[in-house]
Amino acid sequence: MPPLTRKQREMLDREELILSAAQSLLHQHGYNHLTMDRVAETVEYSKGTIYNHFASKEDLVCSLCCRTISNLIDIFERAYQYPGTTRERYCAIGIGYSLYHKLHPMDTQNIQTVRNNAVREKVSEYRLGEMESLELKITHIASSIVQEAIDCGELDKKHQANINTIVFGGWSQHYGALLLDQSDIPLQEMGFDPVIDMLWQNANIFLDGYQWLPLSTDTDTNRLFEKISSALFDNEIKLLKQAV
Amino acid sequence: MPPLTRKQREMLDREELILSAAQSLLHQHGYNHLTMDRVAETVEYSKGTIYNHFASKEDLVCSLCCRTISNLIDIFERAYQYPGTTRERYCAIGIGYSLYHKLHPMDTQNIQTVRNNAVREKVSEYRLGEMESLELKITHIASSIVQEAIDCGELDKKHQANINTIVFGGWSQHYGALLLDQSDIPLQEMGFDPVIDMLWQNANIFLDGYQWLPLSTDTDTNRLFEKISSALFDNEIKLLKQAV
DNA sequence: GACATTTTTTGACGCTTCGTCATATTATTG
DNA sequence: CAATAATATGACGAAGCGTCAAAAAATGTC
Repeated sequence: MPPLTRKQREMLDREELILSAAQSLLHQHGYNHLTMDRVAETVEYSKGTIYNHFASKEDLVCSLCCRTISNLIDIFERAYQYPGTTRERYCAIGIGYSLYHKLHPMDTQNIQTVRNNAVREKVSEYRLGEMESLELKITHIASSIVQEAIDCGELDKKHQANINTIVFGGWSQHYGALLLDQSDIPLQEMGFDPVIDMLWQNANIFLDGYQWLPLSTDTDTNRLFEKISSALFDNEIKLLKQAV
Repeated sequence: MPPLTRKQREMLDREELILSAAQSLLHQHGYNHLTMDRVAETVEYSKGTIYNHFASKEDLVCSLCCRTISNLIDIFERAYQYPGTTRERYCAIGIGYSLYHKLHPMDTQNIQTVRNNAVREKVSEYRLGEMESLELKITHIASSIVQEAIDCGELDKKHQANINTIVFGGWSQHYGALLLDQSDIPLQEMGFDPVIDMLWQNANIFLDGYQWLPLSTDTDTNRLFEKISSALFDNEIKLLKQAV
């Protein structure tokens, strides 16, 4: 790993500056109101310079998504390290995901936006590759825990061939729920409880269905949620409370 | 219900024409390549006339989504009528949703696109109301089956207060899975099975978790899938086979 | 059928935003 | 300090949205 030249460092710093500005604009005003001119104005560089860093508006937003996935990887890795049963560690991933979503609701939506083919075709090859490798990495953390659960007998051996199906189950469940949460559907008016609560319950029921021990019927799940979130995500919780 | 005047009929016919053209363009070239000029050219009316029907491009796409949800309501109602256990009927909803998605993969993505706030703010009030009432109607079909399951004892009474949570569980699970299926993530390369298969398994496991009888461990789920889909969605299956 | 009035259609136009590229500016080298 | 290379700039072309004054068509009246 050669040390970076001053040039390269400046380049990286500016890239960070642009990304921060874009993220801030995105959070404040949404995707449609994020314009390259506004980004340029905010960071006090010309548009051409922005385009030296990012191939298109979509490429810039995709880069923000990579950041988001990196943040989630960080969270997933913390969950992986949680000193508890495999099931608790797997649950910790979901809790982390939910809390991150509460802190940065726009990020979830952006990821889905970028996964839209129409957007994707304007993203640079390089960035798509980066995104793909991050996605691979993050699913790998989840599947590792499932594997360990099988190895230690907390999950039946017969599911060895289903590991990825189980991972996909948690993924789709959370992804769908958090996207619905972020959309403008008036869930509350329609009689639905807070999404995070429903999601937590359903995630537990789902793991019960796979007979992943210990079952939620033998657990105080409310207490478990508290325990995990305060152990791993104290910082996020604090930020959340500030925001309210 | 007064009979429609010739004018009104012409108006409705043209609206249908525009919607068909827009849907076709959308399916062929995606959201970004759908332009109002192109729609106007295709239907051989001027752009101004299109704008007499739809307040904006987003409003037009939202109208397409309402059509999609109407189609799904149709499918859900067929599932509701299925002569089987409550669990089979609830599963039938999921199967219908999956098959519809296979036939019209773009529709799933469009619904999510329209749920994006940035898009929503350009949709007419009227259309948003239409969408909301359709969404209410479709969730209602699902929750009716859950209620019947409790009433007939196939689902424990203790879940009476959780009906909407159970509905939300199925909804989010399917919504997330189908969106991931439609996105360009190379799931297969990443070692994931076909999404429809994983989804079917996970949906069953989820209901097992709620102890909704009869459990999938007492059922040949592959056969059940076949049975339901050929009984209710023969037409869709036929169309699917043609497409391949 | 001729004229007046209302309704509908049209497409040129203004505006916004993306992304480019010739030119200007700054940095580096001999 | 001049020559050259690297970088930054913002005016500009292209594309698309949505509008609106004017044109065309439909309807009503005598």
